[in-house]
Order: sequence, then structure tokens, then C-alpha cells
Amino acid sequence: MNYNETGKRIFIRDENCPIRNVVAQIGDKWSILILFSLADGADRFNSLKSRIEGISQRMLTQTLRELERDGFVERTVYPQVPVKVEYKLTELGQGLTKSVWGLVSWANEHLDEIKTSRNQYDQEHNEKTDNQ
Amino acid sequence: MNYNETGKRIFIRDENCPIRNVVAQIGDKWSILILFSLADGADRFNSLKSRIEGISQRMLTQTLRELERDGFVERTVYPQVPVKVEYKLTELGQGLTKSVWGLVSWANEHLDEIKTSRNQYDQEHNEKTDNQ
DNA sequence: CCGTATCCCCATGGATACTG
DNA sequence: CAGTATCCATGGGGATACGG
Repeated sequence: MNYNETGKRIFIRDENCPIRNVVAQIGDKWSILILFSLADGADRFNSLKSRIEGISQRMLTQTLRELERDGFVERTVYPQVPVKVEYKLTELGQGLTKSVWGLVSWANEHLDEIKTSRNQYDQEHNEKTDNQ
Repeated sequence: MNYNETGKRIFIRDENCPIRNVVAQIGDKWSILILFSLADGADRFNSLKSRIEGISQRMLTQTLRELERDGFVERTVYPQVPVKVEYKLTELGQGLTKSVWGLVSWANEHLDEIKTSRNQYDQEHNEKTDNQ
């Protein structure tokens, strides 16, 4: 944590923010789902597609490319007919997944509290309470 | 981790995914920045606004409301003139922030590896390397 | 000081069709 | 099987002006 000349705390400005680089990357709609889907072993494109409900071919490809670019996922092509492509976590990707797991655990343990808070807030503010 | 009838691993389907509820909430553009800005003490609206570079009044208000709704942030109004509004982390919010901190640390430690991987990927794919 | 209300741009991402 | 290409709807979020 830093302080500037006025004594104000500074944190996570865009240029020098490490978390923004990573969270912006894996905070999207699909990255974490893919990471965890690969957590216990390599998998093929269409297998991932069927396991991750709701993902489109387009987004699976795109997200896998980004994860590969960041060095979290390794792509291996087996030149057979039809072609087989396997994706698996790199060591870096395993480290990330493990690190994200802490957040997942916390979310699991406190989901009820959060939902309760949401419902209460919505009631107090007279909004619809059809959240999950 | 679950398995379905075909032996395929299932994970994080929308309906029963705890992480989606939380990550979707704090994985946005500003939530984490606000959480960490409040990590070492309460702060006022305009102070937050000036400390979090680039955030608009609209998004600061909106994100604070969501964090308040989830029970991560508490809002206190001091009815003086002009009015003073303070935001601070709840215990739940402190727990979340602490849990996110693991990810932040990991990102800090491995940012160089990630950047290197990105540059290498971009070179190999003949794309512009003007990423940060 | 602390917001709300509007307008509006543009990136995300779904649907669909096509290829090696 | 594993993608790419294209079109297009939705909404996130910036800019601005105004209100208690």
C-alpha cells in the first residue's frame, strides 16, 4: 500500500496494477470455468464444450486462446484424422487455479450470508427479490 | 467435483455455481479496486473517487451499491451540511478482501511470467506487441 | 458533497453458417 | 473434430447535466 504526497492512499492505478492484469483476464464470463474444468486433467475441445454448459464455440475458442497467451493453458494438436486437440493447464495455470480456489472456497462458505444480505437489501429498497 | 452419468466431470453449471455468484459480482471493472481502497479504513465518497483513478461518479455509486447489497460494504450518512457519507468494509467484506488478497499476491509474483508468455505468444502469432 | 437522470458509444458475446 | 467468419442484440460504462 502506497501513499502519495498528500498522505492519501494510492492503490491499483491502471498503469501499475498487477491484479488488474490478471483479474481483467480471468474475471470474464468463462475463463475460471475453463480453468477449473481442466483442473484435474487435460481435455479436448468438444469435451470442454459439452462440459461447460452454455458456452458457445466462439467463446470457448477465444477464451482458450487468451489463457494460452497468458501461459495458463497449453494446446497440443494430434495430427490424426479427424484432428484431435488437447488442452491442459501449465504449471503457471495450476498455480493460478489453486490461488483462485481460495476465493472459490470462501464464496462457498459465505454464499448464504451474501444471499441473505441481498434479499434484505432488496426488501428495504422495494425492489424485486427474484435474485437467485 | 462431480461426475455425471457418462463419467464426464461436471463443474460450475450456472444454477449451482457458488463462484459465479461472487466472481460475477466482484469480477467487474471496479469492485476489487473499491474493496482494497477500503481495506485499511473507512473513506468518503469523493475521497474514493479521487483515489481510484478513472472511475466515474456513476460507476462509483453503482458499484458501491452492489457491494452494499451483498453485505461487503456499509454505508453511513452523517446528516451535516454538506452531507458526509462514509463507506467501510463489513466483516464479510474484510473476509472477502482477505480472500482476494491471495489472488493479488499470486498475480504480483507471477506477473513477469505472464507478460513474457504474452509477448512470446504475440511474436509467434505476428501480432502487435503493444500490450503492457 | 453526494449523488440521480439521460444520452449514447462500443465491446462482449450469442447464433448461425461455413472450412480443413 | 476443431475451429473461423459474420452478423447483430444487449448492456456495461463514460460524459454530461441537473437535484437535495
